Amino acid sequence: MTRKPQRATLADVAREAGVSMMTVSRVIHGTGRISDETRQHVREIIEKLEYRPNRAARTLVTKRTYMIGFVAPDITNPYFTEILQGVEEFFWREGYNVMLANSNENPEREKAILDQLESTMVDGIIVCSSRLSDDELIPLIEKHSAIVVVNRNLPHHLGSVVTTLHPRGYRAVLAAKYLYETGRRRIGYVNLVRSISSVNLDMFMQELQALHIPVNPSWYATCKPTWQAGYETGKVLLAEHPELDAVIAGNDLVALGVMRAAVEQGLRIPQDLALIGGDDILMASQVTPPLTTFRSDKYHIGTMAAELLLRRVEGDLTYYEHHYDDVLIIREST
Amino acid sequence: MTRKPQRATLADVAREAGVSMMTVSRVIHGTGRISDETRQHVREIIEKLEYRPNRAARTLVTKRTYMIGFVAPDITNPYFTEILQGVEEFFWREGYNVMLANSNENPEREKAILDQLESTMVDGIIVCSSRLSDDELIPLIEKHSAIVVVNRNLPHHLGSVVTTLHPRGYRAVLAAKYLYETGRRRIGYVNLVRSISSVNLDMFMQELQALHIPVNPSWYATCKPTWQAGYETGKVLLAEHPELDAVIAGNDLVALGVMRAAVEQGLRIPQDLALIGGDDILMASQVTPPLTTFRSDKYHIGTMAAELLLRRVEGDLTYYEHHYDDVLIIREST
DNA sequence: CTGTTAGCGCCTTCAG
DNA sequence: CTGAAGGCGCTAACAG
Repeated sequence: MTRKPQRATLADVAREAGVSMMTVSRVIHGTGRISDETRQHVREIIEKLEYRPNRAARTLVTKRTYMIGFVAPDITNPYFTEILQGVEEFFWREGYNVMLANSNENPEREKAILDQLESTMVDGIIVCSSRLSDDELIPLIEKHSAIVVVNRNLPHHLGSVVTTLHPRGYRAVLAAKYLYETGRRRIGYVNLVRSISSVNLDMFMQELQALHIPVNPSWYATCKPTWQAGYETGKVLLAEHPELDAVIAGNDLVALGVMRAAVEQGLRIPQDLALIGGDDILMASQVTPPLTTFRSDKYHIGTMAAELLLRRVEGDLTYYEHHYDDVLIIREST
Repeated sequence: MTRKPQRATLADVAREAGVSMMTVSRVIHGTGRISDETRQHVREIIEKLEYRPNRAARTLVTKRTYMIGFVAPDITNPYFTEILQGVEEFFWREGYNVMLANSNENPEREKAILDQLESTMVDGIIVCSSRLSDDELIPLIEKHSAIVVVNRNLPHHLGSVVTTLHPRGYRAVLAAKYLYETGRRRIGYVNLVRSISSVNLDMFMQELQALHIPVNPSWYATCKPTWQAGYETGKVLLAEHPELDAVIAGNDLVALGVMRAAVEQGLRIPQDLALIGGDDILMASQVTPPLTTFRSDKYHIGTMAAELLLRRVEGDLTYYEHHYDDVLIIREST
């Protein structure tokens, strides 16, 4: 039982076919001029020997791995999963594979990942919603030539970006405005820990004040972008501030956690408490009441990021940016 | 602007440190006896030159890629995502990376993936809920030495497996039994297209009959394991069979799709229609009414699969099987 | 249209 | 304790 069935090599095929290795290499890549009959013959031998090119050997000489790194903070969050689906699909068609690295919402882990993702193992990297500060992120990625970041800005020479069309804090302020217009006066906010979706609370308050929307620092909390964190944060926030008549959350998972906490405290939604999320995951539309949130085309964000990355991988180091729209989807939670 | 900053090689480090390449290689791997001062000196040079070993070169000689392939039918399904999280976490700790391949519920795509996942690019493969028949799957994987399949059986010499503790069809029959005991008499079933969770309907009916539970072939449908498919299938099934007072679905996403269809048709759950799902994704507990379903520890399924795979990767080709339990979680949809 | 030569960067083996 | 030689499997750059 030989379980490591010595794969045939180029040399084996060449010998068996009575041609040189180059000829075989050429028929495999479809490059150069080869007579139809040699090509045909070589193909048969390849088939017969079940020859498959050795990736490592090829990589060693071409310096291309045909592997892309995808780093995201939480692959169980449907938001990232949908982006990943777009990325994987795009690159699969282009003959690249996707390597996954999950930072688990842990900045140290994210650093370790970026540090270890040597340029000899991937041709390019997509970094989603990095939790790192510029000072931390930049040194880690400037070694890599092909980088695309999603939901974050970057000095132009370092890589391309895919971000929302709107300025930072847009969603939070728009949500607050909408809530105010529908009669809410004490609007809480559950911010996300460091990410593009995390909002500068000072700015947020300033903007609300400009709109004459009541503001109160103790109505605002921060948590990790998970359901559990939203639930726990919601419990505390709502218990300490029963006066709140609305809560905006940084993403849907958190909003849904808050919703659960609210229901457990006997609050009726939307009568007692209005709720707005942030990324329109499937679950948002299926809970009762359905969650008002912002929608963006996550799959498309993934394919856009992939497309921009491919350009860099292929040597076009121009800075590009793609922007997606966030549109408010009004459902029954408000 | 040199964006491909010629990485230092072993030879560079050796030259700079005034030692041989072997010495450098040894300090990197911590093998062989090296004097403390040479080791120290070499380390400094490595640091200074920011030397990182070239993966491809190493792979070429050691035949180890430190890359694992994970193939699943749908990475947007939380069920697979949680398994993947376990796999990724486990292998990250072991110094391996995980390459993702999404077959998109498409058997042809799955075949192509397995065929192209040459043994030269991954050290091992985890195949989740394959949609392929044995005749299709076996030839594709027997070339690979390290395989673990999840939710499926396999001839013992081909790889290890992680499956449920219970016989095929267990969940469906148990669900039906429970529904019958709680007074339901016309129980529909939405089966999943080919997978271990897909049930042999003849057997299913036989078992129900043995339990004196009413049976009717037209109460049973089959669909892809997605929310959308469940929704559409549910619409048709419920419209054509208004007599149904319960529906069991192959997984939660489908059950939730059926739930939506039922609600749209004005059915009250559970009064008019009881509903049971299959894998306890987060959404199941958050909808109204919460879904009765089966729970298994998905993250743990992932780490178990990873552990079994690692054994094979490291040369232990013994057949192992790990089993997980599915326990019925009764919530308010029944 | 096809072949030859020369490595890619590293590790294994065998000498010192 | 350290080094020199050879080769992993492939392709780029020239020759013919």
